Amino acid sequence: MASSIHDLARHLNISIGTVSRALNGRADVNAETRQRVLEAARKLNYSPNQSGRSLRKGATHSIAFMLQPHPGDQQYGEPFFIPFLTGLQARLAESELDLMVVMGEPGQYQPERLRRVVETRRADAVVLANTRREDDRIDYLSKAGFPFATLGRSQSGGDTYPSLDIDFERAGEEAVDRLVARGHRRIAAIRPSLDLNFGYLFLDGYRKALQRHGIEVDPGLIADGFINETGGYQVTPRVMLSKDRPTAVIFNNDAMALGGCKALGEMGIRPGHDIAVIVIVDTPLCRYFSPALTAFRPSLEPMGRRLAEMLLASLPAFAGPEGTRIIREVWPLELVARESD
Amino acid sequence: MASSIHDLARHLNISIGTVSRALNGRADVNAETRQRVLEAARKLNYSPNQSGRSLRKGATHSIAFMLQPHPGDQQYGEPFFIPFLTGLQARLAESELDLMVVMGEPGQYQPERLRRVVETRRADAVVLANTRREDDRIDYLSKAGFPFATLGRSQSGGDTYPSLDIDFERAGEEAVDRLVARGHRRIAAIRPSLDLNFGYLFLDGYRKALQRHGIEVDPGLIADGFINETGGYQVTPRVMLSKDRPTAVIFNNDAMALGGCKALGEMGIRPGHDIAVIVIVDTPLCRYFSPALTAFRPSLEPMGRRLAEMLLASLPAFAGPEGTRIIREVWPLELVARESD
DNA sequence: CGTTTTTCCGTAAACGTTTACGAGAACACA
DNA sequence: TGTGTTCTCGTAAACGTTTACGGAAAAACG
Repeated sequence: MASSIHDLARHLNISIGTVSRALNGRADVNAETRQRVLEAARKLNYSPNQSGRSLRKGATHSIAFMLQPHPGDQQYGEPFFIPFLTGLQARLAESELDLMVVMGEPGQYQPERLRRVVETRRADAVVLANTRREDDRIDYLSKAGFPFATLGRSQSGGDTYPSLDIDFERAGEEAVDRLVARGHRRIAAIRPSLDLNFGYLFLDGYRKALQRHGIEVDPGLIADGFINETGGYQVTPRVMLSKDRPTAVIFNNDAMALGGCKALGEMGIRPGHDIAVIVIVDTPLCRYFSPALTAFRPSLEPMGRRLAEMLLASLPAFAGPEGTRIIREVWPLELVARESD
Repeated sequence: MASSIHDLARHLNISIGTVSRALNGRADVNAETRQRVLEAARKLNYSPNQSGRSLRKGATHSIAFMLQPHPGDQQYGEPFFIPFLTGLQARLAESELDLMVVMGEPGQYQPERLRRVVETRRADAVVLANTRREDDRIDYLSKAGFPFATLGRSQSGGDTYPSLDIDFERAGEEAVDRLVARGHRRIAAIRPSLDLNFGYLFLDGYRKALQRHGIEVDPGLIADGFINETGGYQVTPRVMLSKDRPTAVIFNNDAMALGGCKALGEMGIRPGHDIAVIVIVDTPLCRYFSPALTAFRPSLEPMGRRLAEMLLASLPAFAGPEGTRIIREVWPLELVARESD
């Protein structure tokens, strides 16, 4: 069925070497010959055998995406990733690259699965998600000299790899600004307790904005919890028992926000009425919650495309002019004002 | 870095043929030799080069998962798929297979991307999701003789491929049974208008149960809408304007349920108080909605594993004894009773 | 017209496997 | 001892590419 380079050569009465050169756009082939080759390729609908090419070139022509769900994130993974993957895959496909996905076990954090990809050279590069502040996987990949890019910043590995992140710090600031502008001065912050970098970034922004407004940071209004609904549910009451109760709360995670709002409801505190609520990363959950939650929304599909591009630019085989190499980028979030604040 | 079969051969002073045979567990190799080979392989941490193997065997050792989002499902894809993919990938990995994901453009339904996978033999088989009642992709793959399996049933292609589906019919029945047992007799049904098979299956069950209870099926209580929140929002009021207003409503999709509940709220009809609501496929949205929605929950990760197994059993290279070939399976849903009914 | 350069193409090796084939050694049997 | 069988292994070809090398023909140059 599938025609090979030999079929083309036989059909045109030329050698396979010439066919290959013509197809690959090399200079040392006559213009007319190239034309004939391309035409024949189209007619016999030739497409190169990936295995043959990979074997010869020592590259697999595929990029691995590794998703290691956070511990506690059991049933439905974060909806975050489907649109991100869509963008990522679309851009990779444009460069004839396949996207391979590797799922980790939720929770455990040993990079065994990653090792398999690297040691057996199953992919040419890796895209990591759910990056931690100190991330074993990044250390491992750096040491192994294996190309990779990350969704989310980390403190590991230095500035040596492309990374794309959301501007959590700015979002934290903006959330505070917005609440202060509406008269709030007692503003709580709920974030995940894991070593997730965005939790730190968010808190930096939160603190910075408070200080800018001359509001003292009250440690009693900051709480860390498990990064799921249960975590939000458990930890939110803690900040509400502060003697001078907060009039607003910023959640650093949508799942925690839902659990938190549930807890608030049970305390007789109605989100959107008795307390203002803002969520840092928007999901459909926020939009259809009642009250609809004001939230900061990322543009996931473009982010996927962009990270693919950054990764490609860092690979010698795909790199354009040297100057175009992009190391890190931080994208703003868009505020979607709804009913909860 | 990576050691090849030649390294092993050189290290052991035997031929590469013998090494390969030993590694592949063929009979014509001395037991002691095999032992030495395996040991050396471990010591030099050898792992076979996929490209070489693929080239020789004419198989890619990877399975493609194609996800074509429904039209209108833009921002966040269905959270459904992450846990499903986790199970799928885990099972495939056990058979040394890679999982490749191919995203379609949401909406348009031309199987071009699928064609690419098939014609360039980028994968050994395909797993389809979001199956339609009449599905071009299934027809295409059947005709092309390309192995595949589907998540969800279809009427296309006959009984020739493995498929795994959720028992929407039974869920429809059970939802009605539950509502009737609670005294409801005017029960509305909202389902997607697309040619999605589960919409038909659900309605079959709904009708069957009503008839079993001696309740006449009122076409005015059945409505089709776009498969997203907007669709639910637009279409739900229609059944509420029926002269004998329903006291319960079953949504065939979580997104539509959210939009529908929003519409109900705006009409002054409070879900869980003034009207009972049941959702057929549970998502986190249902759990944290207020009121929490009673819903039927699938076990996604096991389903992923299972479908992988069924697909493998249908592939000659992996098939066990002939009898174990599984064609279709339908899994029950588990009712999660919450506050909305 | 002779020499050098350029253009274009064929040859063949290499990437890492798997496997058909055959051959030597050991063994069984008469 | 001669013959046939069984074990075990080496040899070499093949899968479909890419590419270094060299050579023939054409073009350029003196």
